[in-house]
Amino acid sequence: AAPSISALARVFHALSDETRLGILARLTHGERCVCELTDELDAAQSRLSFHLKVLKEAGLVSDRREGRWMYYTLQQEVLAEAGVALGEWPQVGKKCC
Amino acid sequence: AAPSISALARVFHALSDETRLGILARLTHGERCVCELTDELDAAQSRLSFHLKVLKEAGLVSDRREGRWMYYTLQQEVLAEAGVALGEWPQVGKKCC
DNA sequence: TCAACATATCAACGAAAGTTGGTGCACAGT
DNA sequence: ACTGTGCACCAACTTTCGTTGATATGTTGA
Repeated sequence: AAPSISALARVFHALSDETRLGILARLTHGERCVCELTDELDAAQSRLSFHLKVLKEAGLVSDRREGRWMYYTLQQEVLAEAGVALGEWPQVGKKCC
Repeated sequence: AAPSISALARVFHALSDETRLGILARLTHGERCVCELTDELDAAQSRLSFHLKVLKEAGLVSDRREGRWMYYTLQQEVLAEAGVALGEWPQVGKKCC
């Protein structure tokens, strides 16, 4: 299903911050817990927690609890879907107005 | 040339607003002047001027003066480039960290 | 049960983004 | 020249975003 305009806006907003793009780049190597990300990105825990929430609400990552750790995983399909929407933008535009 | 992380963040920020997505959708039908967009989107002129500036600075539109009108044109390649970056995100991630 | 740890969440703040109404500039038609 | 129009830009304001430090929740291991 093609994403709605407002869903697209939410995804792009999630992608509009360098910290979040950094997180998504790390997640291409596979699942990461928050503590690994704080190390790799040298960022405060509450700060990452905030950004991970934004990414999660946009559907770009999913999380999984394992013991005391929360593991975050990239949702590639959502990322790809947004990419396709850009590639097919002329059709998107014609459809919606 | 593949866009940098910060250039991507800037493009995605430009794409993160529904008003701007609306503008870009209209521009798929071809060049538009500001006054046509104010009609079609029912938005104040200064508001559109603001958003068009954001889009222009991100490289997503170009403008052209003709008499008293400013015509804005969609820059599809920039849009498509951002889309490709999302499709190839795994590579982007591996490259940058 | 207690201490240590991983994480989420909250409150407070500053910074950035978006909106609105107004002003000014450039061009067109008279 | 004068007037009207299309637009950019500015100032003031409101809203949203991102950061930080503190506190709360849940989990593990002693």
